[in-house]
Amino acid sequence: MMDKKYEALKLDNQLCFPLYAAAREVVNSYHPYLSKLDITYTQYIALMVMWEHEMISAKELGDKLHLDSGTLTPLLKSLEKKGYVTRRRSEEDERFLIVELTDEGKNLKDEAAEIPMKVSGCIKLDPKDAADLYRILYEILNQSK
Amino acid sequence: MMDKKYEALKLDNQLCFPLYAAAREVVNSYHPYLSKLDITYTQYIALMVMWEHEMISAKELGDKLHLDSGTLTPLLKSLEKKGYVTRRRSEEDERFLIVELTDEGKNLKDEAAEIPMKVSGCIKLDPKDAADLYRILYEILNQSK
DNA sequence: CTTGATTAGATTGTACTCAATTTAATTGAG
DNA sequence: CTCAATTAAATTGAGTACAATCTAATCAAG
Repeated sequence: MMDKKYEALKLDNQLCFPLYAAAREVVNSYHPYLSKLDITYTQYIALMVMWEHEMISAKELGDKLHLDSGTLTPLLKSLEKKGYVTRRRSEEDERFLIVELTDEGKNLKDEAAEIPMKVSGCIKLDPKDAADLYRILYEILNQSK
Repeated sequence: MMDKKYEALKLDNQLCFPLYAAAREVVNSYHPYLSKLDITYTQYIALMVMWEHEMISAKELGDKLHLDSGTLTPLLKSLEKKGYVTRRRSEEDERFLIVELTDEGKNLKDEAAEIPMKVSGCIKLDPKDAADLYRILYEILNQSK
């Protein structure tokens, strides 16, 4: 009865699966708060970067979010349509798309300010576990680039 | 200069963002191996459940994978088209869809057996960190159900 | 037995994710 | 200078995800 060969193929023995499932659960826990602002989670993290920068190239935004133009192009067009950002080409190098927050986009920051607290109220983690999780996740992220 | 209010809105201070980004990176690291078998990651974890069960209802499969019928219906049709599973209604309760592995689906298990090892070779984690990560992720998953 | 509630799955619509390709701008080796 | 290589975005296509709605089967209270 030698099936050691298949042990690693069991869902419960995988590290990737709980990572994948937990990420979806946690992202989903933002939904009630984000839908009030009529934005999705991906739009929210893009705005989060913008609230720190106000002006950024699509390239740099993609680097920070680990997303490519296939995801960002429609997402930024959507944020533009909602009136939160403007899109224009850089004058120095026309390959670059410059994304800039509008006043409306800046104002959204206030409405979003309470979201992290509200969400962290949904997911109760021991502070030590939260710190470990943070560190390990960034270890993974730093390896794959 | 009181902007403590916005501290939690910084990408670097979020726990959700690295979780979301790392999950995508790790899922993606399966791609080279899965594309050889012509399956996606979601199809792979569905098959992983099937390799442990051979016959299961779509409902139970969805519970295990944390996926609903909107995702599973097209996915199972696709696996059926590839010849790895069959789909039929339960005779006892026709609301249930019974998914069953075909011989071809069972054979795929052998080809997939090396994947976990190959992928874990890509992501080097301290064993203690891997164990902690596993435990913390399941803590999150168990909270949100 | 009957009908209202519940349940499983399918469907629809929106949005994301990523591989692969295309287009246009810039760079750099010779 | 010039043209081949590189780079940033956009586009295309396949496959998720998930909310919301719909259909059909089963259950359960009266």
